[in-house]
Amino acid sequence: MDQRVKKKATIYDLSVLSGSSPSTVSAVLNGTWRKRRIKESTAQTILGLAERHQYTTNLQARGLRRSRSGLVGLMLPVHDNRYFSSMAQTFEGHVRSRGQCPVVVSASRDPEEERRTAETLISYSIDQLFIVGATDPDGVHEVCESAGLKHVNIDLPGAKAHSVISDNYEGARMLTEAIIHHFGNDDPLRPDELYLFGGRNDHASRERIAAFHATKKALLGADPEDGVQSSGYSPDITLRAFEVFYQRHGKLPRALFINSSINMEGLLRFMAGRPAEMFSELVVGCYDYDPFGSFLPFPVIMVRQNVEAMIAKAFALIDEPTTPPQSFLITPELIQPRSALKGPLDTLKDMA
Amino acid sequence: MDQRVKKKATIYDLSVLSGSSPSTVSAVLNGTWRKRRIKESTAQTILGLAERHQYTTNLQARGLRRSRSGLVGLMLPVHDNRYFSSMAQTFEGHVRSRGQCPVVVSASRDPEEERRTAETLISYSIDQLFIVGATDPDGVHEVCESAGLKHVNIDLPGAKAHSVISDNYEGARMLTEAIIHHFGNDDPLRPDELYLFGGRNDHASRERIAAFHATKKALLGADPEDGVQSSGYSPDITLRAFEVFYQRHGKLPRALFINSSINMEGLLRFMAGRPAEMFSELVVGCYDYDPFGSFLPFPVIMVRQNVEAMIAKAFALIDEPTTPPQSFLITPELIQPRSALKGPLDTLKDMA
DNA sequence: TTGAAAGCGCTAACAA
DNA sequence: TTGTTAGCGCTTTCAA
Repeated sequence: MDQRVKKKATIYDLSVLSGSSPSTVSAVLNGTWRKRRIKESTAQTILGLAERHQYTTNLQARGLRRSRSGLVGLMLPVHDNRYFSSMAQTFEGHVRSRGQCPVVVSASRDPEEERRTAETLISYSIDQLFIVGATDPDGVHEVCESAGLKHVNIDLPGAKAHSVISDNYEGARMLTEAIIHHFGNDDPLRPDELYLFGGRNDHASRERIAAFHATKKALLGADPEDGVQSSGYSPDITLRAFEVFYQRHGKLPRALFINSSINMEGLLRFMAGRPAEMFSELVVGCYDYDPFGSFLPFPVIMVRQNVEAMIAKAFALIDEPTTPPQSFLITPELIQPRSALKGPLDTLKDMA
Repeated sequence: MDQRVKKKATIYDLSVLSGSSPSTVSAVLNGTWRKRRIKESTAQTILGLAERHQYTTNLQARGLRRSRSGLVGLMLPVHDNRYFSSMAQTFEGHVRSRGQCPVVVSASRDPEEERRTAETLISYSIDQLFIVGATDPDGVHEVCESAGLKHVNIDLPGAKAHSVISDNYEGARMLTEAIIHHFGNDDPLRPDELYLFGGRNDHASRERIAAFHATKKALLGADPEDGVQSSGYSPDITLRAFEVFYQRHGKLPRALFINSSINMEGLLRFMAGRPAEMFSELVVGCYDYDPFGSFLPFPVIMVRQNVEAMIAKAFALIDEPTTPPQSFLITPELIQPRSALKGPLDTLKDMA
């Protein structure tokens, strides 16, 4: 009632009010009082007072003293992407259930920014760092290492810390195979009718491209050299790649392997303003899953990475004592066209 | 070289090494040294030492002392959604450019969780809080208010703090009109052929529903009572609404107003496993923009909320001195089917 | 131009 | 069963 914009209550205030010492108040308030053998009644008094005065722990002070903050970091390449944002969602659930506070930040796929971001988080004494899709995981590792911060790579592997990654080779193999099998025997796909767009020189792309080549060769008997159009992780660069291709060949390939949903957006940009019929015969495989992407006007086979399993494994790894760095593969799932799957949000309670 | 997992350097270490006092070191390191009239040479020495010993400020200590942390909070309903994750992306850019550290967390559209989350962030002495789409903005306000924390509502308005919201009425009016106009004069839409799915009893939904009714009446001359199927912000509840509708009428309406991309996912779930032809005549308006949603096999007119403008306005408001709470409307944009627009990520530098 | 000293709010020995 | 005390690393008067 009286507490307008008054200063927040501290353990000293409660100490005075309760007639106990600050350390007793502290123990009661942070839950260590049972093992400090503090009388039940003393505890209750203090708890009551805390309640009435709306006491909340100053977590910066606690953090300073304990030299850890209760914050757990997740560093993403970007927020604005279903794959990464579902990581964030899943991550949050895990952190919350451990009574800690999730902090999600992005670092724009820039090695410099990645290191700076890690450094900043370390300055806040975060307890653990989950590094997703880092351009330079080992650079970030150095920073964490020298601060004694536990960390783990997700999605893109590093050489110096544990990594949990999608089985990109197997995923791309399944996807390539599915694309090829999508064409019947009466009108089979020719090797020069299947192109891969997107990706750059990172581990994931290399694996996917390798599997793409191998599978093409195995199933179609050949694999023309120019079957891969690298275009980074950028819709516009991918768009340009499609434009160039189209200009050169006068048409799109019959079948596309698209490296990620980001590159897939490049295809959308290419489609915009062009007649829908131009794409009516197209078959697409996309390494990433997006429910809307699954219902485009042509068959889109997608690969869903197992975010829940990856995050769970990452938490398991970060908790265990340090062992030599290892990579753990999580098998992704092939998703047939026109599938609307549940996501992390479906586990939240629905309120109408 | 020598610094293995050694403890981090502090201003005291540098103080000893440089022969200056801790306060001098502090001033040099936090940039206030010019106005403290510290000799250039002293500063350089200290800066050099800091560099060599990889000094980084302990932000918890600074935060404790200054009683603010340099952290700026963004509280979202959920991460896993393009609208909200593009908010996060845009927000990050703003915060970074101010030299602060963004902290993005979600609160699951649960009033209790919203308040707890705000409280936690306050315990870390965050400097400002941006509250997006809160179920109970005024509840969160109480918490912020009594901690003297500057805050602003986004997307869903509160009565007690400034709010920046999408002009839901105007957006829904445009959308409803566009849906109706999409049907030519030779086969015009009848009032009982246009239904709204999704939404619940929040400000945004009420506005949208009001505009939907008014526009229907204005353009179609009538508006049957049962034209609105509330189904919250949940794909599965929306799915069930479609199933119920379908069972009762033996078909879908010719035209749909879908309240959000989340409800749109409910429509996708309804589509899954049903023949594509069933939807070939459908016309949909969706309040939210998603590039993949824009290319579904039937016309989808979308409304894109102006995230950049909303965030920018929110920052402007939170900085200015406190004035009586006010709501600011940001006009959204109607997006024609088959549009692939740029997002916040397009401004990041592309690397191939 | 610089230093001494107090203290932000909390925790954790150690004493009592 | 509880209190005293010494910091965690930094900022900020105030004094020199």
